[in-house]
Order: sequence, then structure tokens, then C-alpha cells
Amino acid sequence: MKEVNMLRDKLISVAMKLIDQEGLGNFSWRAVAKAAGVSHGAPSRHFADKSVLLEGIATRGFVQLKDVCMQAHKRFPDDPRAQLRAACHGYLDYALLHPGVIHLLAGGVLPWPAQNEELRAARQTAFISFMEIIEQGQTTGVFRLDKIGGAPDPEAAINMSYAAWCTFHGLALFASGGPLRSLQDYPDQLDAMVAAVFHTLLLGMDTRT
Amino acid sequence: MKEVNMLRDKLISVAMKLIDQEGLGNFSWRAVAKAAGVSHGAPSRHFADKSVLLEGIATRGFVQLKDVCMQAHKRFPDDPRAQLRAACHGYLDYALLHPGVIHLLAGGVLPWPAQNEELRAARQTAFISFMEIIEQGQTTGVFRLDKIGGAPDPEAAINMSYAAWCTFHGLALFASGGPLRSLQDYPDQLDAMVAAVFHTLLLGMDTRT
DNA sequence: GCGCAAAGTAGACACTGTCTATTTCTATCT
DNA sequence: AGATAGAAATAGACAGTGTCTACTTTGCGC
Repeated sequence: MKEVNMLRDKLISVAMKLIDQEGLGNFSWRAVAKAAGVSHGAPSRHFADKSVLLEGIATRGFVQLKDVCMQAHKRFPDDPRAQLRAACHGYLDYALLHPGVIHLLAGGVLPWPAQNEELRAARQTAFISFMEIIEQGQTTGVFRLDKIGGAPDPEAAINMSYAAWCTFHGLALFASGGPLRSLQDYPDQLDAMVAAVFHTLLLGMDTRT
Repeated sequence: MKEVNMLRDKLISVAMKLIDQEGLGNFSWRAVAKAAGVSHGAPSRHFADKSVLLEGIATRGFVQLKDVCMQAHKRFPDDPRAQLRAACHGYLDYALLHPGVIHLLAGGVLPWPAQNEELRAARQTAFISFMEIIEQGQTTGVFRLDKIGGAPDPEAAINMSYAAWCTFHGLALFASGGPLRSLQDYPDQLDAMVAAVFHTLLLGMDTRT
């Protein structure tokens, strides 16, 4: 097994750490090089410029979020509600651990749709992985499958996935670096808030209500 | 009526425009000065440094979001569902018009809780303005008032407000500069997606379901 | 008209991202 | 093994950035 792109991987790891510690704004190309122990010109062999490096970080972020969804899916094989709850908590935990990365994934920094093919694929894979939870829930009759007008909607899974993902995303941003950030010091209150938000979301998705 | 801080206001206006056009990352102090027609040192008479300028922009952003909520409230005096829908669309329209500002408000750039007292107050006012919609809905029996366990919750309004706001916020970010950005070119599809997401949210909040 | 504080200007500085020329490393071929 | 070509890393240069400082202009009460 050949060790390819050792420095490339290290740079992304180091950059992730810096981005989470210093924030997305104070993130510097030269600081990444220094933290990786190379000269300021070395990274340019692996990343054309700063935005390509950010794309690399974002790609890894989406891969990790895909893992979060897959673990949620695997852990509760026949319980879409539990899967969704696990995905919610996994997403939130990831955001608290990687506040810089989650804000990078939130958009506004990199252009969208992404130029980078690898990044586009990673995001797509993560979304599909999440959507499988919704689809399974809908096909097993746990989640709603109706359209606004009442007629069945072929894109119901996509729409409901975005509804859930938007909520997770907003919650994760608020808790990791927004108005709910101070709740990090009071885990019980944070849990209560997350439970309440999730409760409202699930009520809107569940056929049982 | 005295004209105070003419340049200060102009700088914020100009900076808002630049931040929305060029993005939060390519936003430059000197470019703001140039666009306002003053030397690069002039803004420092009104803003100590770049982050204070950003705080000024964020403050104005929250004030404008408060206006969105108040208009939604005023327009449908006795219909919390319509108020909420109007707030959702208002929030989204604002995000599409001001993609840079909405990402600034999303956090990750400015430290939270905000140092700046004015900014903190503006955010608080905006949130309260939004929460009034929820409160009115709950007291008139349109929105749920139950806790997860079933017992009444004094903080129900706060929790439900955050549930709704998280969804709006995630949706706004996705649509303005995230994975849903391409839907801007297909207004019908965008409307359908927004309607579906809002539908799921409302189902989770409404007592009627 | 004077004096003074506030507002705006212009130059300097360290630092940033990016480009280029140069050196060092490494893997392959005879 | 030694030579060599290509990749990888270095170091210097450059314009542009945020911020600090000294200097000049402006406007207003006396």
C-alpha cells in the first residue's frame, strides 16, 4: 500500500484544527503551512490556492457527515424515528466539535454549486445517506408521504429531507457559534432545547400524530 | 433634525452592498472606503477595526429582520399561521437579497455572545418580535403548548420559536448560498420546496393536526 | 478672526496570498 | 551503483490588506 499525498492529508487535518480553533475568518494559508511544519510555498503543490484548500476541508467534512448518517442508520435498523434522532444528535455533536467546518459547509464562503467535482460528490453522497433514513421511514409508513394538496408526491422524500436537514443545520449553527452558543455551558438546557426542537420536527413528519 | 454620523451610515450601507456582492470572505476594509469615496484611513474614525464594522452591519441586519417579523405580525392580525408563513417568506426573501449579511448573522465570524451591546440588543429585539407570533399562536390555541412529557412548559414559546427559527435559518442559508442555491433560477421549484418545508414545520406546531 | 477638536488624508509597517526561480528529494533505467 | 528526470519543498519577491501614526483640512463657538 502506497502512501500517497501524505502532506495533502496532513494539511487538511491541520487546517481543520485551525479553522475550528481560530474561526473561519482568521484562517491563514501561511499558518497552515507553519503548523504542518513546511514552508509557506509547499502547500501550493497540493492546492492551487486558498479556496481549493477550503474545498478539500469541506469535502472531508461532508464525508464525515455521511458517516454520521450511516452510523445512525446502522444503529437502529428498523426504527426511522430513532435513526432521525441519532442523525440529529450526531450532526449537532459534529458541529460542536467542528464549529469552523460546519460554518464552512453552511455556504457563503465557497461558491455554490461547487466547482470541485470531488466536493460536489461528497455532498451528494452525504445527502443521499441522510435521505435514505427518510425514504425508509416513508415506505414503512412511519413518516408522512402526502403532498400539500393531498396527492402523493414523487419528490416527497427530497422535500422532507430538506425540511429535516434545514432544521438540523440551523440548530447546529445556532448551538456551535450562534445565539444558542452559551447553552454549551449548560448541557442540560442544551439537551432540553434540542429535544424540544426535534420534537416539533418529528411531530410534523410522523404519521402517528 | 441633525445629521449625525453621515459617513458611518454610508459606510455600513456600502459595506452591506459589497458583502452581498463579493461574499463575506472577499470583503475588504479598504474597498469599503474606496466605494464610499474616502481615504482608507477615514473609516477608523467611526469603527475601531474591521470586526466593529461587521458588528455594525450585523446590527442593521437584525433590525431589518425585526421589521420583517413586525410586518408579518401586522399584516395578519389574528392569524398566527399566516403570520408565520409571512415571516418565513420574509426571512427567505431577505436572505436572497442579502446573502452576505445572512451568512454574517449565521455566526462563525463574529464572536458570540456579541461584545457589542447594540448588536446584542438588536438580535434580542428581533427574536422577541418573532417570538410574539409564536406566543400569540399558543395563547389563542393555534399552536401547541405541550411539553415532551405532556406537562405544560413555561418555556414552550422560546423552544418553539427556536424550532421555527432554526428551520427558517437553515432554509435561508441553503437557498441563498448553499445546496438549494440553484433553485433561484427556477422560482416555481423554489416556492414548492419552501412550501413543503414550511408545511412540515407547521404540522409540527399546529394543534389542528 | 482665532483656536481647537473632530474628521479625513497619506505614509509606514507587518502580514497575507500568490508567483517565480532555485534547491532538494526520490524513483526509475541502464 | 550512478545518472537523471520529474516531483516536492524552499526562499525571495510582489501587490494588496488591516492597522497605526503623524499631518492636514474642516467646521463651529467664542
